[in-house]
Amino acid sequence: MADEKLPLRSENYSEWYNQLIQRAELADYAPVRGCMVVRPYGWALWENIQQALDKRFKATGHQNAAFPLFIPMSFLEKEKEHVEGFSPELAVVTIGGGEKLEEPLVVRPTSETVIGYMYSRWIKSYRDLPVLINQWGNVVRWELRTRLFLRTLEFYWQEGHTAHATEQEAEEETRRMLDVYTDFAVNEAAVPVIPGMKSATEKFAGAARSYTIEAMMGDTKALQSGTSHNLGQNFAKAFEIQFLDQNNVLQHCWTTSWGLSTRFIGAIIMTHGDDQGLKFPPRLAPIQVVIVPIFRSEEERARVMPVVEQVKGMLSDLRVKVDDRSEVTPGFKYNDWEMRGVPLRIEIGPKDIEKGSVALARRDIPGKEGKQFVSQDGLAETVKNLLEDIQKSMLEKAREFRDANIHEPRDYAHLQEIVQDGWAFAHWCGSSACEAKVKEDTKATTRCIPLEGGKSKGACIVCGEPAEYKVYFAKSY
RNA sequence: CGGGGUGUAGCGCAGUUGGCAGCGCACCGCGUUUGGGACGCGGGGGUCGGCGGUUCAAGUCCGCCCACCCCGACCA
Repeated sequence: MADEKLPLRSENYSEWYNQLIQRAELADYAPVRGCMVVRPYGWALWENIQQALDKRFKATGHQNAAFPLFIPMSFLEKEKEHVEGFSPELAVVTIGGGEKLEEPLVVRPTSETVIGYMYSRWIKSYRDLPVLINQWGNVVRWELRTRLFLRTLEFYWQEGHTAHATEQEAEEETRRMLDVYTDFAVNEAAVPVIPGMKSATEKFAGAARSYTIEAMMGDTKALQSGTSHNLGQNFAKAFEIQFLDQNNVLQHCWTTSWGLSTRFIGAIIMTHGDDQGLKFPPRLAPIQVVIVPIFRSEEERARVMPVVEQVKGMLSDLRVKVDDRSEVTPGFKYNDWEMRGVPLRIEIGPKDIEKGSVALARRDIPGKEGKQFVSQDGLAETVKNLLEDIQKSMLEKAREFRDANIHEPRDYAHLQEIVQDGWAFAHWCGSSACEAKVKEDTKATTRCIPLEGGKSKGACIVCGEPAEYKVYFAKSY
């Protein structure tokens, strides 16, 4: 790399973000504007995210399937709000095999419509319900302004699509999957999120209700990190997804959809990263432990390497990398792997061979305080405990940061001040006019009505009219 | 799509009044190094974003186009 140091987060947060992603080899810019290449290290992180989520989807009764990339244009047009929401950002194929197509094909921006069409063919009876399907795939949304991971023209995600016999079941499913996302974010990614409901203006185009998990990034901006929608009967009516109930009455289904994308990688980067670089939570880190062997001569090398291999063997149930590059110094490797976010580093040198020790350095505690010498005996246990401790500390640290940057405004002027660098938690009457005013005055939007602590009577912070609940206002990505 | 900026080696940049296309890092080879970002010597690498114009001569001057980045209006 040309420059050794990253830009400081405090000086230029977005430059820090962009450079870090490229230097750590998570992703690179593709030859097409707004598209990214996810590189092996970034994809390995995504695979770990996929595994953690997929396990939870299966445990809640879902199955995976795959639906087509192309959707007939007419499908999108069947749900009014849906097409209005998505038409400005559609990529449309008009030529195939050199011939102009009879009907243009949309590259899926999301799959409610094709899946709805298929469900209408598959569902006949209440006995067919519920249908619980998830798909891992890619979608395209023609965004004007793009950022690696946060907003790219094409992104990777999972989208769950379910159909139910009753409104209540659909709502339960929507909330269950929001809980799954919350559990994943908090316990796997160490990203403390606030689950809540989106306002009418912020909800998904075509949904009856949208839920979200909102996370605070290192610059205090909010990031919608996952969403779960109760689609009511909107898509069921548009695509005639109908079933005969126990009383032989034809009814429309109640459907849901929920998604989490590669954007979440952006959430991990910006929740945990520091001026030194990435900081990955141990549970999701592509490399959990890096071993740096240290030797000066061939003779020392011959003594050190067998122990390195032995230690690696002791940690065989972890994702361990031995950095045996001979062309760079240990000091370079320390900085390199810290930049790449590896949670724990083990150094093994001649002194350790003599003492039967190794040096351990925690990524989450910089410098000497994070470094300790421990015995090789029981190392597997020591490392396992340490990784768990790192996981826990990272969540704690992120939570403290978030809570320290959420404030309850005294009045509207105070709210305007708060959202310049933090989140405001305040009563809101529910009118979109008040939301719009805040947005116009401050660029901050309502993020969500939290499921916990949201219900509260008071006066709207904007207009003073009676309010039934409190919401978070913040600038967002 | 509006405002601003940048395009010269993989990356970061310099290039004077128009006159043989350079520097640092990275890369390759050899040697010395290695517990917090090593060093020496020797190498390889370029349609100067594209097209057109002015000129004996264009990286440099003029015109048009394109791409990317940043800031705004929209979004997982």
